Amino acid sequence: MNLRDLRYLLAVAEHEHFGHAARACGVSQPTLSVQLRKLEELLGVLLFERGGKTVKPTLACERLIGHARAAVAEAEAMLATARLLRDPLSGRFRLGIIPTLAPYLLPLVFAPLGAALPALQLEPWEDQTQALLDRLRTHSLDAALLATESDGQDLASRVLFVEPFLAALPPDHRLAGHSEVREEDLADDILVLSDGHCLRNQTLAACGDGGALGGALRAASLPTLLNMVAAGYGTTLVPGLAAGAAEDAGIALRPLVSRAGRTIRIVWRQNFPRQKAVDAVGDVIAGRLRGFAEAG
Amino acid sequence: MNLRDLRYLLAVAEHEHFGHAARACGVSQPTLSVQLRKLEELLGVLLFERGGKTVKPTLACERLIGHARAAVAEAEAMLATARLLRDPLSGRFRLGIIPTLAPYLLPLVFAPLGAALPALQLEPWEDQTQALLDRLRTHSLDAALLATESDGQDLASRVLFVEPFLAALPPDHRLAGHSEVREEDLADDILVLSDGHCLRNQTLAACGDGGALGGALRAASLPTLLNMVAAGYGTTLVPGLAAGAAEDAGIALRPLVSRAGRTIRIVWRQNFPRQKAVDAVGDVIAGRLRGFAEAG
DNA sequence: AGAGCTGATAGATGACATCTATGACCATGT
DNA sequence: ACATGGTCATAGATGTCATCTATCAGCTCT
Repeated sequence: MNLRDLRYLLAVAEHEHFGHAARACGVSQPTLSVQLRKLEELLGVLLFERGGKTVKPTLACERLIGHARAAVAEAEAMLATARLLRDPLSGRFRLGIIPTLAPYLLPLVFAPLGAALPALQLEPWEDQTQALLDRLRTHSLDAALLATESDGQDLASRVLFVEPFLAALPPDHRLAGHSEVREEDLADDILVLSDGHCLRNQTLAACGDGGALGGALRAASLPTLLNMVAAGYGTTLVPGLAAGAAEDAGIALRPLVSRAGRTIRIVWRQNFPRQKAVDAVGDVIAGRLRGFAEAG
Repeated sequence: MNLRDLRYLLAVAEHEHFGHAARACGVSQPTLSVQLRKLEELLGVLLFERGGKTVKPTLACERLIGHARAAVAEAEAMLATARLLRDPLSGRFRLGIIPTLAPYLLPLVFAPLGAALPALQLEPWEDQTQALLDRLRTHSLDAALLATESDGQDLASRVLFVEPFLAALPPDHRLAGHSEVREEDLADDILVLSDGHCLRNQTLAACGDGGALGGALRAASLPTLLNMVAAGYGTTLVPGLAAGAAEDAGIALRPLVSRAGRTIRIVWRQNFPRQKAVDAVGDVIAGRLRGFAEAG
């Protein structure tokens, strides 16, 4: 069975006249005669009672025509929906973001993204790097904002901006007097996030695992870690976008001598079909953060 | 767009594998590749993200696939319905019956029709001859039971049985003493149904329009006419099947010397496609009434 | 009886879905 | 490192089948 045949059926039922129906369908009258005859054969049911001058749908036809109408309508609804979906810059866009970035970046970029890409329905998804990569690979995400290099050639990435690290000190810390801090000097009492956060590894890599101090403490989120620092348990590195939150918590921030930082990338599947959407989202975020490294 | 393509789409979306989907559809893998590519082109939307080993529906595809599923389901529902309708002895059968016959015939034939044609859904429609013929010609009826010859070559008919007329007399009528009555003798005080009933014309034709007696009376139905006769207003002819009702009304019935009667036919459109249903209904009615003319 | 409709039929044509064979690509394992 | 086996895409040949034009057959109305 063919949608075309169903359209023919509907046309003849509507016009009750093969010639008129044929013209409405843009085909010749014999075409309709032949195709409808075949449809009747396929269904095993006479669809029209042909009289000298009249063509009338049979009772069977009236029972069937509802289905035909519904099928054609669904197909056309599909076309209409496709027309709406045609714009790659429209529709849902599921963007994964790591937890040490999301709360500080999202407030900055929500408005510009909404303005630049009004048809794009951004759906942020906050989770740790590995979980985001998994979801990316299972097509549960369209892209992700990560602070690490992408790890496979099935994924592509683009650098959006560099987020500098700042030394986070209790206000009365011995280093608080310095205008700049060397990472190595933080090693003694460095605190880090719990396992799985990329920031944990980056902090340890920069400062060295100086002490076992954090062993009995667990900070699963950056705010908690900042609270610990504020309470005097130790020091840490905070990403630049979280500077405001850190200061609000009562922490002294100092730039690093090395100007070290982390690189924020947008990552997507190599053959993701909506490359344009990725580009556009990346453009907006990079544009909003332009000059941030220098300013921060 | 084609239902076949939609089936391909559903198969690939389900299997997430062109080869497997192709086998499920009974076609080769290149066929699916080509057709889906064309569908994507038609819709203007990428439906699948093809990776090295993986085929995943895009978000757009997931939005569209519901329509595809619905369209295919409707088409299949149509086929299933057609399979049920294939039997010409099933489904609705709209049978017109004249008012002077319906109330007396239907009780006799309902049960036999239900037994012989269980799948046939008989829908009786009571109206006068001309109205029934009109409805027949506008396809509002499938067949009709009439007491007149069919009037055009677009209609066909078959005799089912002959219904004898009986003289209906008030019990104290001067003719009630006779065992048989001649129609002419009824002419003086004959009563007939109102205009439009075929029985009116048949009665007048048989007995002659002897008096103006009925001029001030109007009987739109046979029961009313019988009540008038019972009340002594005059005489009339009743069809044999109404004998019981006439006697119940307190009327004396006498056979006619001429054994005149009316011929009951089933009438249908010449090219009505469910000839078998007409035949079967006719068979059952004729069978039930077999020998009625002699017995009555 | 003929004119003018109707839908049905016949034969030619062309579009297109399908096939097989093959290519390009990727992952995996020896 | 390279071969192997899997993926989907591509190319060209083939055959089916929808469509066309031309015509027929039947009916209605003048």
